[in-house]
Amino acid sequence: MPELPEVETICRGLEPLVRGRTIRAVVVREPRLRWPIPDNLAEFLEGRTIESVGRRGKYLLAHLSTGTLLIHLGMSGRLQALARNIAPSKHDHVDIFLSSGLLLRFHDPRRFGCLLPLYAEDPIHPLLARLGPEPFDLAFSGEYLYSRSRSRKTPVKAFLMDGGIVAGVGNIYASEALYGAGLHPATKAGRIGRVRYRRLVRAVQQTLLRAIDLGGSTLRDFTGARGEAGYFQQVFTVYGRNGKPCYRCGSLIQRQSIAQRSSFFCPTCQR
DNA sequence: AGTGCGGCCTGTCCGC
DNA sequence: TGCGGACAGGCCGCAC
Repeated sequence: MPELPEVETICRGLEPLVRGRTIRAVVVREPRLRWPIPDNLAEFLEGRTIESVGRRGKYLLAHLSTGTLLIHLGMSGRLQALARNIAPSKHDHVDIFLSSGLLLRFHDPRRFGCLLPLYAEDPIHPLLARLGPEPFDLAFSGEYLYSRSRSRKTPVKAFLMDGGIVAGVGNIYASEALYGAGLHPATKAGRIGRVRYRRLVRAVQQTLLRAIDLGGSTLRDFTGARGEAGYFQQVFTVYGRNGKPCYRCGSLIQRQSIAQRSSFFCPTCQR
């Protein structure tokens, strides 16, 4: 599933392809996404120029002069950049045709993704308004996590995955970062001190940065043969490694459901 | 206010 | 071989 590093990679790959291009036409074949695509999406986009592409958490943001197109890939969403208009296949829900001839195609079998118009004159969209700081923002600090977590009984993994605390840390990277910080995912957030939160912030940033670097090399050619972006294979240290030895100590990685999410951790290295 | 859980969706994998 | 069921996941919104 596209996690923050994938979205960042897509953002970087997309930017040079679409910056300064005008949207010529939009075709919506299936509006029933996580949030339905409003009827006026085409009207909102057509004739507008894409000024830049950004990211907020896992939200991809295409900035126009009159507003912003917000895209979330959910868990099965992909964006294709096609040089020519080939026949759409199953789950190809939206086509965006650019003045350059490029076609951006949104594909999402599970339809957990979304495409929403954000009008410049509207107040900040609720989906973005509630988001906490970016993982690479200075505001995301050990002190910040410490102060936000006081009296919180929720497991630190759920705390870390709360978009209102920090934006864009999903199930996979929460497991990975907690391993990096030597923190047991079930530890109550309110019982973790400043030192360990400082360590966690570093681990989150390190884990994400490494994945972004890796993604940059894996997906360097956004418009390659298949012109597809959305996933890249990433080597994980604990995620999905249930029953396999910890790379650090050899103990067997355990899988446990924490806050209704499968979590992977090393019982020896994480306390 | 904080916490837990249901709902949205389909592809894949498992056991029978 | 076919079929049902569990599972995966982000994120909202509801109920306690």
